[in-house]
Amino acid sequence: MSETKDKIVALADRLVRTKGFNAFSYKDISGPLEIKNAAVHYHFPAKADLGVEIVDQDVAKFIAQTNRWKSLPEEEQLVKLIDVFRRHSKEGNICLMGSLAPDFETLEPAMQAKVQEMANGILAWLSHCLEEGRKKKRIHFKGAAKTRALIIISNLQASLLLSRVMGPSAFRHIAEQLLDDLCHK
Amino acid sequence: MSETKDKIVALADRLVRTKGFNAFSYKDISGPLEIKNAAVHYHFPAKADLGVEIVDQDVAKFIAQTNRWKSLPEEEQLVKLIDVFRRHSKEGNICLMGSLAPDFETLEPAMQAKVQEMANGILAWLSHCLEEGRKKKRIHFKGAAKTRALIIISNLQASLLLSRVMGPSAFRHIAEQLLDDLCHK
DNA sequence: TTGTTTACTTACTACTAAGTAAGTATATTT
DNA sequence: AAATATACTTACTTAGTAGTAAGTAAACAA
Repeated sequence: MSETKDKIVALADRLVRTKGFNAFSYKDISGPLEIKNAAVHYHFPAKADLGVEIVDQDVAKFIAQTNRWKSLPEEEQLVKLIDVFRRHSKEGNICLMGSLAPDFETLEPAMQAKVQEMANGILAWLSHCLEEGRKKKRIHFKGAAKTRALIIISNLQASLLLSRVMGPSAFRHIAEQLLDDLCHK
Repeated sequence: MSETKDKIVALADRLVRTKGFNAFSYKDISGPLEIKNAAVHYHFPAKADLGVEIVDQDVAKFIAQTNRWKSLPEEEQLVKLIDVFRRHSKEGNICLMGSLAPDFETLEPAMQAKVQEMANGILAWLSHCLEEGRKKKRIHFKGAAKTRALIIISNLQASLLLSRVMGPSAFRHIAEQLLDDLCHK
């Protein structure tokens, strides 16, 4: 991928997380990168093409990260996951899911499919992590692993949203209590 | 308030929840209501005025509802709160907070303040409900009531978002497990 | 050397957005 | 009956938006 194309995706990723997919325009990209509007269209003919690329790169990054954690004990993998969200919180970013889900119905089918793919991927990984952790008595929770995974993901996602409105302490409190609930039965 | 003004706010409320505040336009209102664009501007000169009214009405509705629940046992008040979200889930709506939080930084200061007011109001009510419920040994949880309230709100909010992407079962599973966690220790 | 591809720019189109100024019909007040 | 307020419409401006057609400079390939 060319240097410019990389820069476009990186900036667009940040714009999606800070302003929302429908709220940023190609001008928000061409301006700071000091290229013309048409140059963005050269790399990504339609905005949905850019959106798909953003989600694809995010999914790829998630898979790469979780693969690196594979040999860690499950509760530490959980801490790593929360750390990813903590970093976003510090940068004032919300997560991609939290940004794209509200606008879901306004997205093109190709993007909708990508977002669903991302959601199912994260859910599958976390379910498996929780299940294994419970087997080894390292993680403790009631109910189905998939439901618990859903709850944790929704907590992390919404905590970034709430931090926007209520300040960064919202994320800290939620993250701390979440780990306490799961690890110190 | 005039009939038209009421209709505008009701439709705009639905549009915020389905498309997002920045993604709907005055045309989405004037079209279905069969009035002109300028008629909407007559009632709400700027879009932020309409946004403030939507949040105000939602806050008023929340206060009215919680007041009606006052004499109920705390765990039943909790069920009522979850039922409000369940109704939204069934109508394909997300909650106002879930819709406005991602766009928070693009909102006018007056609207930002209203959204913060709403968030703090809901948090205060739920904290108090949990605290009282714990005192009476009707609700069981670890940690500070305010943190637990934050977790529950973030769960309900995000469960509506996730339901968009993953289907309505996401909400059902989360709501069920949430109540089980709190009420059947 | 000529042709082709890459990575753009210039200069536009078509459309949509929020917002406004001025006019009008109807109801209400004085 | 005259003045005023209410609830609009007509017709418009300004400022974006995504997207495109055609041209260009530089690198690369045959």
